[in-house]
Amino acid sequence: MKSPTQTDVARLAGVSRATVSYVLSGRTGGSIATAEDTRQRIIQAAATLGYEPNAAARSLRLSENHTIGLLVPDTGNPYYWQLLQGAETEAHLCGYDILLVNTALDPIRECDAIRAVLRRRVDGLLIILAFHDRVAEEVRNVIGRHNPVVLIGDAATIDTSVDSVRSDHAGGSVQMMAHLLALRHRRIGFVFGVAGPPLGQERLTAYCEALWRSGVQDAEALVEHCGVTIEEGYRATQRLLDRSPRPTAILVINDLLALGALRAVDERGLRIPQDISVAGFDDIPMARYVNPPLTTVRVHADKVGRTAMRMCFDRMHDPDRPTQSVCLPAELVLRGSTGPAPATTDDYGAAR
Amino acid sequence: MKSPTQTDVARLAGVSRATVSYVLSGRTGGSIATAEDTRQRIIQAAATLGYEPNAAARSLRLSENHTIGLLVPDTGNPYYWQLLQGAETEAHLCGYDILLVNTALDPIRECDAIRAVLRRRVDGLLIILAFHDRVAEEVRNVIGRHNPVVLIGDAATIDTSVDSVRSDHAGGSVQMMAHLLALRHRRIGFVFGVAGPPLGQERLTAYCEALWRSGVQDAEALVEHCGVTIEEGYRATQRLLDRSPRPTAILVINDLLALGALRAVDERGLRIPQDISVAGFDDIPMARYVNPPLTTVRVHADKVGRTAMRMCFDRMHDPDRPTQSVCLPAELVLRGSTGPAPATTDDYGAAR
DNA sequence: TTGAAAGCGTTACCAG
DNA sequence: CTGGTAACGCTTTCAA
Repeated sequence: MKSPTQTDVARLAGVSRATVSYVLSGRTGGSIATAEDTRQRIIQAAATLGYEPNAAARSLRLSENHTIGLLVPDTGNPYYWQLLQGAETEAHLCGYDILLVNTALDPIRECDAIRAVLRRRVDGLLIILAFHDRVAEEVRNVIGRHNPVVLIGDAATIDTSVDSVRSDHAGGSVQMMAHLLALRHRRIGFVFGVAGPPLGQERLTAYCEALWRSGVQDAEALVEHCGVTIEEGYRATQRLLDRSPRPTAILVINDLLALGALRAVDERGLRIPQDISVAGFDDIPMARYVNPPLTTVRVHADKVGRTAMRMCFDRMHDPDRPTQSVCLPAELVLRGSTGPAPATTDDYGAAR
Repeated sequence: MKSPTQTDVARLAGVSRATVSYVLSGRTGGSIATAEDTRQRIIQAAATLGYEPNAAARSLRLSENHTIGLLVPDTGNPYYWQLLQGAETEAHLCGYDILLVNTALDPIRECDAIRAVLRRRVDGLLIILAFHDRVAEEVRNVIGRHNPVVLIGDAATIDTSVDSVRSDHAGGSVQMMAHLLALRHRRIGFVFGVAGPPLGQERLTAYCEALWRSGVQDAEALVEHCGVTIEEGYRATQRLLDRSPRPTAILVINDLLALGALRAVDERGLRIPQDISVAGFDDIPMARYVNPPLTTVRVHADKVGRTAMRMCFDRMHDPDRPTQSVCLPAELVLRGSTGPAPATTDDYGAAR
């Protein structure tokens, strides 16, 4: 029932606890020397007892626990799993584990989560927020006192004196809009499904500006707000399709919701891309396999995760290095879900 | 830099450490009484210092850390995220956190992961394995010595004296095959993408048996083995489509790989379900949104996760209760990706 | 009602 | 080369 301790190992091997500690943590090669046969006896004893060191005791003594905290807003979105996988592989290389805390799109849980990782005294902290305005206070509190903190995505705006990683959503959006406009789309709907108001602003701004520039008044008219699930993306798209005149293209805040959009369009009997174009953001693994394959903006979620973890380790090793603020490039990925705007008889649809 | 301790709080409030402990852990209402003003002073002091109790010290003292370990083989598959979410919500209700360990489809990492959670002395352990034959030894070692262990899925076969949860894949497969056979399919391909040999056996067996019963010789002829990614499902399906005569239906081991199958079929210019039917397992959230919506077997992954976590807590509260072994029902979900076998001129295609 | 002290399992410093 | 011993931060029993 009770786990064996170093004392048990020491007793079985007939040595003192200190010697066990030395041998088991491999310090026997360096400054401390140990007789080979005692060494073997200790290792043997540890094995027969199935001894595993107690992480809590270790952490208490060394004030480090080889754990990096990762706050994630929504484990329902593939984007975050990709990011997690990136962070995980990088952490694993350095022998660190990840304490994943799902904040489940709830500002209260975001605050709780921060306190939870604080209590655990994680060696580093990667933060992705959905409600950074309401949690900013708590986050700022963590920064400076705590071990390395890396802000990921929109959370970077909370405190610019902290390391941060984000994707160039602005640039990606500009490319995407240029693509759609070049295909002669002008009535472009936007399914804007975010958890909190400040999120996804870069994408929204780029969308509006591109429309203005191409002479569209009232660029916000075709923005349909909704939540963050596929279902809500599906519904929002339905509302967009009910508009008259109907949009010739629909841009969706991310690929997950874009799946819902594809469905809504299909159920209306419209063909993609002949009758209407659909595009998303993120390039989740499913994007190129759906029907038709989804045009999207690739943001390299895994690389975001890897980079953030790398930065965290870099700061651990050199706390005084200048603040790093990385913006990873985003690129347009053209697939089958976008095509030329259909020729129509209304005020925009000049034949191409 | 250094986190404040209870001693710091005590000093600031002008009381002893013990009093701080009493007040902060809310024991002041019961057997221990405390003056209201000292109480307030302590709470105030803790707040101004931003004190958070050290989880390691707490864990060392109480030998419990309010953490449940969860071993997951592949964070790339939505099935496991759903399961995680279920486990997470249940754990959160009881004030427990989850230590997620991704074993990344690697038997060595599965062993490492088990030792990692052992070292952390988690209060309970939920295990999903991809290589239970190669890790069985390690797992059996954990059982009995350790706090509650719940085996999920195929891992349940390792040790039947331990609580376990699994889905009725056998029953689900039988329903699925009955469905396809009723649609007059006889040349049914099976994309069998699993991490290790013993996985997915129930599904394979049900598939073969159903074919035998309906008079198909050599039921394994149309089984195409592959790995666990969408890409590999896509490739395996291509190989299946190269067969001659071509299958009239393709069953895929899970919905994720079925996405790859849909793509492969589409690229051959075949219509679903008129020319060929496709079906999967799991009913991941994307399944009803792909085009066409995917016929599948719903296994309620979230419920599996919730149930496993529930069982873990139940055993914590009553270590001597009889072993529970739950098999959750699976149900056929009919959507647009399956339809009648096309009429053909060969030996099976009788007009319907 | 509050304080002093022991102990949880480690590691690391100093003597032997 | 090995063995005591203090300290990490917390809870809890026992005295005051």
